Amino acid sequence: MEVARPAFRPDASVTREEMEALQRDIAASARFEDDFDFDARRVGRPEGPLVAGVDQAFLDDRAVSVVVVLRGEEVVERAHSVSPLDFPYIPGLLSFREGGPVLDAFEALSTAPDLALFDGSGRIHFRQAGLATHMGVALDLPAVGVAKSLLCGRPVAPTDELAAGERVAVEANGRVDAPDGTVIGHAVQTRQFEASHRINPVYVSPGHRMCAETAADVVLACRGGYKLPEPTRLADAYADEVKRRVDA
DNA sequence: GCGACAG
DNA sequence: ATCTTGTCGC
Repeated sequence: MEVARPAFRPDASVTREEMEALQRDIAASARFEDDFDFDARRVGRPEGPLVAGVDQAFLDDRAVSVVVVLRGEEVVERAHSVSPLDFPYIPGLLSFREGGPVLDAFEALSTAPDLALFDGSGRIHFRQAGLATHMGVALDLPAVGVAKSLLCGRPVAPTDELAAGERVAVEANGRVDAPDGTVIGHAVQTRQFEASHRINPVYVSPGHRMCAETAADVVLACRGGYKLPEPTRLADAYADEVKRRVDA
């Protein structure tokens, strides 16, 4: 598929101030409300929408970015890109390191997914423009961020002791460029009890064309028995596979 | 100055 | 993210 808004393709050669300014523009272009044609209640079902999972693996100074497209449990297509990394990991600027390779992988995809799940944050971000937001807006695709740890914001209640399927809202705090109390995502318990020890929740936030509640619903609908929802879990495994293939 | 910090 | 075997516990 193609990049709908090339002007938003991450450019790692600009100054940090320009990167942050672009993120504010992206956040202003992002829609954190449901805006799609498919039936969200059918995500994960055999005849449901096409869901893409995105993840990266790293090899020396190169990034391996992959996209795995699923319809229910079935893998419809997989695509990847391998590219040199020119920018370091800086909390808050992740999309300027991984965004280019991600878009390259999407451009190698012949299928047009209905929505995509990214490994990282969406609206749970200092300027409400995490990787999922940046990619969602650039591709003009409904996007969801699925992070394994919390970048910013504050859960409104304790997030330990959640039962599988439960969620706790994450609100904006002083570190987020949004009014305090704005719900920017949720801590979502996709699975609980890995042989008697607790499993941490994943932090789900809308990236584009979706509200926080629906984003959490979608992640729960994509559960496959592991902590990570199937799209990103399979993307993670595929990225490792491609990485080892490229390494040799 | 101090603390916080996706992958 | 990545470097990495065996090992503790259910």
